[in-house]
Amino acid sequence: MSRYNAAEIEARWQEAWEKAGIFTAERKEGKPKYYVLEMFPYPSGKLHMGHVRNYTMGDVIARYKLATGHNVLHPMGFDAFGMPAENAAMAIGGHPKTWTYNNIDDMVEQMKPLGLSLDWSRMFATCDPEYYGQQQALFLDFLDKGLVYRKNAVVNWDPVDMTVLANEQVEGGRGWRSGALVERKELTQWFFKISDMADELLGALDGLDNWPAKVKLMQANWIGKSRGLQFAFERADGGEPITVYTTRPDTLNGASFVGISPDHPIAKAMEGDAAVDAFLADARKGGTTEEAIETAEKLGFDTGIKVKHPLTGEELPVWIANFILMDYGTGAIFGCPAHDQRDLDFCRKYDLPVIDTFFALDDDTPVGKVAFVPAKSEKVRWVNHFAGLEEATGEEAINATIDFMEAKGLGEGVTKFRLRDWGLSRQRYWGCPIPVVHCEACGVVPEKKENLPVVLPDDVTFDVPGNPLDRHPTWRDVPCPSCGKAAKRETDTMDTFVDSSWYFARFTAPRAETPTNMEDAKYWMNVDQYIGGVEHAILHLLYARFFARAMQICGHLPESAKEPFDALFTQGMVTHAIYKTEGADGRPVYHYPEEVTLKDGKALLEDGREAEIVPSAKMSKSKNNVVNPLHIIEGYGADTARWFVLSDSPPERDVEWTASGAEAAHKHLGRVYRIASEIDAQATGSAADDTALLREMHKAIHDVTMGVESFGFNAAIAKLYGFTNALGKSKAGGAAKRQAAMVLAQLMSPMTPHLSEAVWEKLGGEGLCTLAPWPKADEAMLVDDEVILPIQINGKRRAEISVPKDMDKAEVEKLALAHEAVIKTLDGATPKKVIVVPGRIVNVVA
RNA sequence: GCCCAAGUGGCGGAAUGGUAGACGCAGGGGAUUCAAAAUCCCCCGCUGGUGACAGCGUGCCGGUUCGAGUCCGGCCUUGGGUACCA
Repeated sequence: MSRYNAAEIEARWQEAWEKAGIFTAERKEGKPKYYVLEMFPYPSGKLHMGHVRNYTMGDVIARYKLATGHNVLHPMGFDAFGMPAENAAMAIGGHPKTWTYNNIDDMVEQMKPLGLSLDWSRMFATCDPEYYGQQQALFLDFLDKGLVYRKNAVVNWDPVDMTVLANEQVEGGRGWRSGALVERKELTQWFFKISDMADELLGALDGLDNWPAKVKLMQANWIGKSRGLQFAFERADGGEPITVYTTRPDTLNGASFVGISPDHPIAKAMEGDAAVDAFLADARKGGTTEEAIETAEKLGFDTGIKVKHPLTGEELPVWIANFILMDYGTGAIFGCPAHDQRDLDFCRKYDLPVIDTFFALDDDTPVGKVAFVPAKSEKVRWVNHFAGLEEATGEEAINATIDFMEAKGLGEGVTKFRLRDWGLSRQRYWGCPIPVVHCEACGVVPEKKENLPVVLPDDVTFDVPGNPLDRHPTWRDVPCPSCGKAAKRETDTMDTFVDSSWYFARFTAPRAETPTNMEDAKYWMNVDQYIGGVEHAILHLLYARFFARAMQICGHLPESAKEPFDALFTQGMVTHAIYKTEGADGRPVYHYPEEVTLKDGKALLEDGREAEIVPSAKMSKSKNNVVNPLHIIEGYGADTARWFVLSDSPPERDVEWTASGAEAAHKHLGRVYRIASEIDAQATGSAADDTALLREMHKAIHDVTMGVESFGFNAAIAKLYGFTNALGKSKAGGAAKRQAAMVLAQLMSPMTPHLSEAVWEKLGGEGLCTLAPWPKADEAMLVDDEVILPIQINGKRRAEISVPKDMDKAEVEKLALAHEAVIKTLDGATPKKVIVVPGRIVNVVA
């Protein structure tokens, strides 16, 4: 008997697959196509367990679809632009390009041993000029269709390094290198007009039946459609009225001030006054993230301007407030402190009045420190309401007020979206150059398509902060494509989200001379199954949905590909325990898993000290809890790694990597190999044993198929453990055992393809197990003749009876009531009710 | 702050509103062996009881239901996102 030798088996079958070319995708009519895609990786250089889990899940689907007769497209590439390459260049020298391409080579080296069914011939990186040149062509097409424009927007500005900072580079309101307090600064930047499609992007979510509900909900909330009232406050001094937008016009009686954004034209007009300038400088401190703005201390400045309440004529003060965003609504609001916590905090701080406009039905306590904000569906009691409301829900009140104000000609009902246009300009080198030229005479001039790609220059340095393209005269200075006079290239590059917003379309024709090839796009699109981390639930997926629409408008995708991902699955992270002790200086010391011995739930170091175990932490280099997939593959083989990342946790949840779990997975695979090896084809067994084994086999086919189709990989694997146990113990004859073992190999094949090929070959299977048609379950073999029904009395389980599976309700009820335990509990009384759920349960209500 | 999830034995987790704890890990007991490795078999939520059994038990509080881990309302904790990390 030979032992399971993963290294030998895996090398051999990977070579066999490659020789047969079975994963190279070509258009084939007459076979249903299936496009499975995992979110492509950033080439950090190190493959981690999260990647292994992501690609293994995709591979299970791809291999299952292959076995069920589909023409499968399963490509891989790299999302290769971005900050880490520039950071590496700054930290260790070298060039982002060298760093990136070396990392790509390393990662491909690390991925190949996993035995993924990938079509490597389609691979590309987004930093290939062949890719980003086509992206520049898309940009020019979008520009032509009015889908891109320029406007001012704020960025994080480091006043010491004189550079723009990414949100990630702002730590606690300070620049990560200089430590200077970050300011918000306006720059002219390029924007995609995604807000034009807000309503469509929202509405189309309804059709995405195979997307997780939570992702659709997050996107819907992000787009944030709201109906409100837009109206103007007349100024007491006769100046330009202040237009505000509110989603709660019903609380207009409770207005105690009007607030404007620090970027509002009125605020800007007041610049020059020392007190105003001091306040605005204060209000512009800190980063640009919504979190920073929302959690910052609320600051206000009384402009001295008064406005008239549109209904009462009462005067209200106008304040500049740092929490009001110019991007949303009109950049001006009225504050209603009684029913908005933020407004209340503001009014308490600056001693502005608080006016209750409604109370709960059974409580008329005035608002103190906590604003009264009931759900919009809850009925409340109104105080002297201007539209005549007495008792009504918030929703009813909003609609009634909008109608009232419209009838009076005081304002209009308006629909607004939270979604802002997508700013794509980045003041960085390692990205796709924006293909336009700034000419003094002609203004902004698009580069000619025949001059694409606008290639990044190689001769750049990162010894000073800022964008090296800005200080590269020979690259920057070019003649104007329109008039030919001296002009300057745009030195901003594109957001890396642009790169990842259309790569799925490029995979359908990765070497085409245009962004896509319509015939290939028509054949392969849509992505039938997209798989990636839930951290991309909003931005990446929304941008990709926008891009598919924009590409369709420009003729690069068919109408049918406007929603590019038919089904989406969001998977969890791979985590690992952290082993922590305290160093002499009191700071934590993190220990690598291989330095720790686990015994009785305790983590012991080599010197005998005990380390604290922090379970399920995200794998992170700084915490020393990273498990390198290569070590696992070298030690146990790729199939063990694949089996383990799928086995323990549901795919959408985080999985904790444990050494014992990997060991167990490996043992199990060895067991399967041994059981298959020991089958004696000549052995005979009883007909009953044969049938029993084949019943188990059909149940396994059914359950595993269901598991794979519904992303219940962990459940499918549990069934495979059960089926393996049944096969190991079975006294069935050799023929039945051989049949069962071959089906086992096939069912395991999506997860452990190498082992399956080895078992398949050993048992004399024809051709490759990978290509063998997926087995079908025989319905007749799935149901047992007898079922065991639990009997509950008042909801508590008291007994059970065994009955034929199709016995009718009355018969079952009679049997249940005749049961000893039931008679004893009822003690002569008649049951109030007996509920029989066929095949499930009997509940007797005493 | 706001939006979205998750929370079940010592651990990872299973369970179309219908027997809570499948399957695996760890632990305990046994078989095999000169011994070990490997392998195989049995036990394994908590409390009480020799035992049959009884009571309790799915983050916390409340509700709907014949019946709730599952549905509804309110909290707590952890994780993801928060528009320039990818």
